Amino acid sequence: MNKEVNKGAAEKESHNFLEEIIENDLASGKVKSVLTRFPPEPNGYLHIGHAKSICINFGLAAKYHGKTNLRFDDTNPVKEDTEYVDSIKEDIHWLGFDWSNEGYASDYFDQLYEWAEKLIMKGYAYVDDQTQEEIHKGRGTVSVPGKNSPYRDRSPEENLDLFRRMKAGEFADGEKVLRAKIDMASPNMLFRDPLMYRILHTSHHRTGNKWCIYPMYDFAHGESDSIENITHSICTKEFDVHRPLYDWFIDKLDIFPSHQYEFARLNLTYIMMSKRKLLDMVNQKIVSGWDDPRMPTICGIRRRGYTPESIRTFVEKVGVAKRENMIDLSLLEWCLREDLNKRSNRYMVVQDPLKIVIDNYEESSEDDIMDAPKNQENESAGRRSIKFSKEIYIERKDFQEIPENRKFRRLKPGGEVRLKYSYIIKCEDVIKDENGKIIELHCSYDPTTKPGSNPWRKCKGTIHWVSAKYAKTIEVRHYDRLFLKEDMGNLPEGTDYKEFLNPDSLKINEAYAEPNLLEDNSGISVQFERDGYYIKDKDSTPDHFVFNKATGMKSSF
RNA sequence: UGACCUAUGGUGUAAUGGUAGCACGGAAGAUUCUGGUUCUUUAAAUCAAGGUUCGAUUCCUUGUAGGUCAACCA
Repeated sequence: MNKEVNKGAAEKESHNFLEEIIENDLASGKVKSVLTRFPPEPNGYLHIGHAKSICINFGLAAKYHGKTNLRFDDTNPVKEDTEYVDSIKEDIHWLGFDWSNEGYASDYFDQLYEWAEKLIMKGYAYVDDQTQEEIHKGRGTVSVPGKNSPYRDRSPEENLDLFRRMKAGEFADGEKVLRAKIDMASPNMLFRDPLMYRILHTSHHRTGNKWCIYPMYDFAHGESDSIENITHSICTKEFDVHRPLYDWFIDKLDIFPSHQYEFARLNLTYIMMSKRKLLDMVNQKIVSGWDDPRMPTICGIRRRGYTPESIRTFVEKVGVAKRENMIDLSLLEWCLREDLNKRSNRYMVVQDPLKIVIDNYEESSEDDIMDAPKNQENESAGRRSIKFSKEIYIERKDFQEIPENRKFRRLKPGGEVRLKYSYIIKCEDVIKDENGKIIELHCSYDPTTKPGSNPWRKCKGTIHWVSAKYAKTIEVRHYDRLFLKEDMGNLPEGTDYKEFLNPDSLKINEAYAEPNLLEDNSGISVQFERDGYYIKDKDSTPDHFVFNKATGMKSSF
């Protein structure tokens, strides 16, 4: 009992800073329950970086028995589309989360508009007639204070009239904007009279042509949080300079005090996670689409064979903090293997075949049938039968005429090796063509070594194989890395990302598979024994099976 | 150069004033009908300098390094 207590003390739970904040808020009574939100803009597909945000927002709320809203930040109609709304919902569900309320910033346009008028009347907002360029120049720089707009001191009545006429469509795009009246000399650039509304005569994917003025992020986000009574608005660190403004609007409007907290976004070696660049890839047809298995999108890695469990584990392992990070891709791959090890069925596939003729094996219409588990670590996965025959294929690299070192334990001239789930064979002869290339091996087999026979004879090497007679041909697609050829993370601004793409990111080859593989309906990645994890691609047809490589084994040889 | 954020093994992340822990990656070994899995062992870290303190990864000051912000994007 004492030991139990000690054990419990030793395994003290480690908290990230967000958990600490929430626990304090709950303990102090600042909030009664937790309500978070995931606020994507429907202008692209979700990627692995968003997965972190999703797991944090939904996971944190769930941990403290709270709820999470899904809210689409759809305040810019020129970029947004319903196609993205649907894909985002699908991806969140696939990751294993569900929201308690589905909302849209556009649902709140009326309320937002009303609040804008309120700020105008209180003297906190004004209509500016300056051009985009004038506004930009007037803002100053990080070291030079900005200058007040000549329109800054219009009366609330005049501003209200102008703003109503903006709404009524009396002005063209860019002719006028509504700005918050704060401080053009503020050291925080966001406080130099930020824009609240701009004129956009563009149809919106949900509100259609009802509006021709649309709120900016800063005026929509905190207010939307407040409307929904979000208690913890958790976002990435780029927004930390926005927080004072987030608070300013809430304060001036005197509405529900949502609070924003920031964490560092996910960076992964070899992976590019800029939505804009990913969109370029799709538009320029450098990839087949958002779900191309090389893409770091949720749908891309799903098609690649990643499981939602592995991604959730990954986010958990990565942790939450505010410092910049660059996670090694090997951690993601470890999370995948960890999950797949337990649940993937195993099949033998030979990708670079070397033919073997078993000289002393009698060819007959009734070949030997070998019994094998689908997954040695999980008997409930069931079993499979594998037919043996006189001619088989093995992996070319599983034979070495002159072993490279003493540790080599696969096939060599005169040596023995066990065929997985089958007989021990001995290499008797090596046949080469006129160039010296090995074209086939002649072997003998030991009939007493059939699995199940007694006694069991051990053999230090075991290799996989397929029967030449029964094997099926499949297409195998290898993606060495998800995307970049170098450890670039997010590429610097202005670089041509195409130069950095891994030219070998996609290799296709034919392979021989045991027939059972084609009948596997587990729907999750399958292990090609000794090689890695693969999943059947949607491009497969009844007579042409395509497999994508999810990830390799821990080490290959 | 202004404001804000950050700094712990190779990479992440704990320790909030009291033994620097965990994971991935690395190395070594055991088990194994997958050179996988599993198990064991192991090397490796507090940005720097001051200060407060009996005691500092933790608090303060200064510096250094990195990140974010000057879109009618979010």
